Amino acid sequence: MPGPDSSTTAPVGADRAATAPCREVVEGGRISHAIARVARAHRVTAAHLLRPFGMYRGQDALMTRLWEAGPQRQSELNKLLGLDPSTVSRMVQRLEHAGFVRRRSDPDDSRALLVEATPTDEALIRDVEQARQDLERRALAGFTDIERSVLARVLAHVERNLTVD
Amino acid sequence: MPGPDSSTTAPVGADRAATAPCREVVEGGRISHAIARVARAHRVTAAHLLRPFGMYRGQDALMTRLWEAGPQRQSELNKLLGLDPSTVSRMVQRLEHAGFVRRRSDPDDSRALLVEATPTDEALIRDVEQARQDLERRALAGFTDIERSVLARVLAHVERNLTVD
DNA sequence: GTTCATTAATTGGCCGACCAAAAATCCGGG
DNA sequence: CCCGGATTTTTGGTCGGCCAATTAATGAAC
Repeated sequence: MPGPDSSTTAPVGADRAATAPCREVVEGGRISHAIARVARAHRVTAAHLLRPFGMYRGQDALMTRLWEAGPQRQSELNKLLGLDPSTVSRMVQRLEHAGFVRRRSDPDDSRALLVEATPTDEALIRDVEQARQDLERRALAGFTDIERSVLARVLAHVERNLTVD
Repeated sequence: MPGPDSSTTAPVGADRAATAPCREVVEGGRISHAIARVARAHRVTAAHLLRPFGMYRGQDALMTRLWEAGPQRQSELNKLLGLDPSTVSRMVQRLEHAGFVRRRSDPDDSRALLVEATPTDEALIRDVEQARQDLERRALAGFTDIERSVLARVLAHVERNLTVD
């Protein structure tokens, strides 16, 4: 429920309910702000859905990959997820500590590590997949199929615009 | 290396080929993934644009608000930015340490702190504003005005979907 | 005036994510 | 065989961000 902006020249008018996610004021960029807000909402919701399984936001994608495609190199994972190697390194460390994965040296290349999911209850796998689908469904509620594909296309476009290369 | 096609014309679904990393595999959710990727690209670009000014991603919005609306309570700022109080608290601490803001107790309520921008070179303010606009322009490159407003509306919709709370 | 719920801010803990630098290994050329 | 470049991963540092618990001050009800 966005509200009135109350943006004039009042240095302190703290009385007005500014529960509103700002307007042009804070936003040189409404789209920038919109992206940030959507990302945040998405993040929070994902965290909420994954918490019951003891997983953190982002770990679900990694685990899903391992469950579906078997042991992977970390380098494979960070390419796949588009993350920094150091990010994946620590993420995997945490997952290992939490008992979700195991690591062993790649026999073909002792620099590399193979990451594999530990034997996991099928129910957990299904539940996590369910959570991922829930998130998707919620994000897309109220959009027609056509709108959804347009949205996907538009987001990809924005991403391309912003990808420095 | 995964060929970012670079076609400026909207290529409708024809790109079954491996675009970037991942596919449905890693993706229970293509939109979830798209959101995450856009957010990341946006983050990286913002960081890149702000670095020359010694600012970090997110600080620009806060500073812009202070520059435009004068001293603010922290509580005002986190409502405005939609962030957790603790996040703003530490962000302001860093900004204070970096010399961008000053804090003083609110005379009307000694629990609260008033945050104000330190005297800032007009040039810096303009440069930061410029950076914000650059980011916006880049994100929206190739979209018509109508498409832009549609995008804003759609993102707001997705955000609402996800902020059920 | 005392009490209690509320609100403002902070701290500790943890995760995601980046960069930069470093260690270990692999690999191709001289 | 040896060396330098490339690859894989880790660690240290710093931010953004959340939650939970805490401290301090406000304010309203008793």
